[in-house]
Amino acid sequence: MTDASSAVTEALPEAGSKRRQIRPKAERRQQLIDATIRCIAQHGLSAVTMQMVTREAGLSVGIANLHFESKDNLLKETLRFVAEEYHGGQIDIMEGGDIPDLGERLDALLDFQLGRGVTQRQKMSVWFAYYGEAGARPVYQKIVSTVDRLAAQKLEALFTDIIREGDYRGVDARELATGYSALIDGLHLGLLVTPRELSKRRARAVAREFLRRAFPQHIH
Amino acid sequence: MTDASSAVTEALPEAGSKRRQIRPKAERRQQLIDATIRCIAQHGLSAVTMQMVTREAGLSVGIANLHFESKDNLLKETLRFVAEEYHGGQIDIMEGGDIPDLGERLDALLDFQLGRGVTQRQKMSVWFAYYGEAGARPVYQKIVSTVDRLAAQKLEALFTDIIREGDYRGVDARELATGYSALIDGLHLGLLVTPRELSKRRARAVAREFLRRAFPQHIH
DNA sequence: ACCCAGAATGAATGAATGTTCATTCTTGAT
DNA sequence: ATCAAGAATGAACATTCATTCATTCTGGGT
Repeated sequence: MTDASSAVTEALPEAGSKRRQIRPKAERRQQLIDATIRCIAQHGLSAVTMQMVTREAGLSVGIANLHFESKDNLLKETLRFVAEEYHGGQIDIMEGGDIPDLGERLDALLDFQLGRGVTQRQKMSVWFAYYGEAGARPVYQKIVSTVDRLAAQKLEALFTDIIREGDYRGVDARELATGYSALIDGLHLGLLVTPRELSKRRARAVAREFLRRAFPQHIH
Repeated sequence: MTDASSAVTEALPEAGSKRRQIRPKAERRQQLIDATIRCIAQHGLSAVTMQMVTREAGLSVGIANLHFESKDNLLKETLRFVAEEYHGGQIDIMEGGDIPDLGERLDALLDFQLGRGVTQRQKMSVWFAYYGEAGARPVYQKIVSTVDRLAAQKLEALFTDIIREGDYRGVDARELATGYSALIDGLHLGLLVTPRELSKRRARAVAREFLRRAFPQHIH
């Protein structure tokens, strides 16, 4: 999934280059997915049209059906991309050979979950737009479930290690992991829907407090 | 289209009443809002059409624009109804002259938030369908914010009372209220999107554990 | 220099949807 | 019994959107 290409920065959004460009399939797909994300964030999932997406991508309408077979499929693949990006980032941190100290690893996780990258309105909007439809669309449920389950397992494993290391009593790793995940989701929701009431700073403080209450020796 | 409308008028408890009924405006409005809720839950917000809603309500297409001026307005009023129903229920419990004991009041609140009434897929689906669009629609943000703020204040007040009664140290009522609200939202999300991974029973256990950690004397 | 596989285009198409409004029907008052 | 107010209907209309496909164009291979 890691296409480290796209080093070509020749095409500026500036006008002038009306010339038709031919690029590999993978690159066009990513270009369209990125445009879809921006459109969902700005107009809402239910208002997104193919014309809107392709125009945002600077391409013609026909190309969407060339690389994705349908609008439904484009939306599905966009969800898959966002889900894998988010959960993949989490999992990388939790497996974290980079960070041997468990407390610091927790901190890094929190930074990722409530830091710049994720809490940008764009990504949050997309995330919850799909959640909103998930109740009626089993396909979305399945995509999210798949990546979600793996992340939940990693989180539980990390909590188990921390509990062992700190010799914490009366704490169930699994239950705590469920609670922490739900808390993070809820904070994202708050940041999205009532940004006036909940600042990013306060969201982090709340999550941090949750962890400190459970693992006082590891979070200070 | 379906031309079999002559004999069978299903869907309504009153069988065989093909006869046109005239009812007061308020009643028709509620009827349409209820139908909208069912449609959103079953098909997703982005798939809801006026024909779908009016058919679900057992009425004609024209009536929606008679009582609500547009589809947009119907959806807006539906959100307002669901939001007020949910937050209103919470607030009633939290103000709770009915329940003098603060611990029991907490229990009642948790029962309401994760009990039958709210966690039914129907209501949850509607709730998050709007959340998903809220990022792009300030109108939705405003409706939710308004009721949300009041509920948050009541929750903070309840927590403040509990903290005073239990003489708990190092606990900030406001921060804890934010955390608890976010946790409940996140659990709702989990119940909706990954029902396989999160049972209703476990969701309640997780929320209860959160409260117990904060107010050990009040929750047992 | 030439060629052609296939990438890219966008006008055309048909289906679906929100909204309108002329007409029909119900009900309560007279 | 009669009537008017206004609730209810649904065919018609205009618009929008996803999808198609005949055509154009590009760039790497020869």
